[in-house]
Amino acid sequence: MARWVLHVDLDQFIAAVEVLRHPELRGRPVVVGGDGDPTKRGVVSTASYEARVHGVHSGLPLRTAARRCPDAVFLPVDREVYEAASSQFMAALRGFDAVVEVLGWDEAFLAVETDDPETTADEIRDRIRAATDLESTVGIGQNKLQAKLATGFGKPAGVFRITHETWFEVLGARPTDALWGIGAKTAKRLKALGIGTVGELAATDPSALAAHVGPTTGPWLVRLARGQDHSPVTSAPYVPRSHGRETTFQHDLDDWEDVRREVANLARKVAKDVADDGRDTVRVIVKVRYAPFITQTHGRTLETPTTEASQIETAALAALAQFTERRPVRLLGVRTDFAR
DNA sequence: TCTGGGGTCCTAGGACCC
DNA sequence: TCTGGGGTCCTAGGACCC
Repeated sequence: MARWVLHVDLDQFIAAVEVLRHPELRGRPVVVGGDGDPTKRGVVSTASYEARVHGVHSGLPLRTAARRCPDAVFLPVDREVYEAASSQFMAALRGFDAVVEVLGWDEAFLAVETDDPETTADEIRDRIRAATDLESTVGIGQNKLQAKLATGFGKPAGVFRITHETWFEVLGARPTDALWGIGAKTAKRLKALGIGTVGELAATDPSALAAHVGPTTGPWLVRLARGQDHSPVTSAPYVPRSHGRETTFQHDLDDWEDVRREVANLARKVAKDVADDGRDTVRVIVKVRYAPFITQTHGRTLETPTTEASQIETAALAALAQFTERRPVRLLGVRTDFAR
């Protein structure tokens, strides 16, 4: 029997969960994001397919979404409900004889031994539907990269397979940002080097590219473009490297006293997350986003690692003291790193 | 298009040491 | 005196993903 990697992804997850709680919304454009008020600062978490037709997608500012699709129903993000749905989904996946690697609320990899992965994929989709009432798509590959990209071609509610054999036929002519890990910035950089497609990137000399984008990134990009990925599917429990909290204010903060107070608030919230985690933090980093959208960070390494809220708060305020600009503040964040 | 919040990983540059 | 070269650690910033 052959080894296959299956990537399972719930279709329009957050919007679909909202439709389950509000059946009257089925078939309508639904947009979930922020606190549900499209006149406020915030972005779209997930849009239903009916809203996507109007150009509404994840990451789009809510105000823009409202302009593009005035008839859409706007709903606030409700983490707890999505987490509950996600747990049901993962439980259904763990019912299979496979290693399951969780990738997010609505995604997972499964490593399976079979000569008929499409049949396994259909069984997975059936069991997810039975357990959650949600539709899903399954990508099949010989590694995680192939499986992950295959999902995009199977959506919605389908199954698609990509192998070493078919990799270039499916992806060779696509722009480089079709790959998992290449975004708009890297695609533009590559374009400036005369590399526009996955096929062209695959034919590039890794060490030549390293000279432009760094010793690790260069060869990695070429491996991506060739559909190569040796990373294992692992069920090892997720161990966070950091915890953080950040807030974008509805109205920019002008008074630095308010800034100090908000940073202290965020630090106490993060400290609670650290205490719940039970591992010592070694460094506290403060992020300030000034209007219009200029972001800076400064950190403070702790003399002794701690889970103590008062020490984390003191370190956050010390990090904040390193900021000298006094322009209006749009966002504040506090993050703590664990020892590596 | 006035651009969230939770993360991860990589790179560049400076400090410091031998 | 006006200046090497290699290695490592730390910090800030950037890119990406869900």
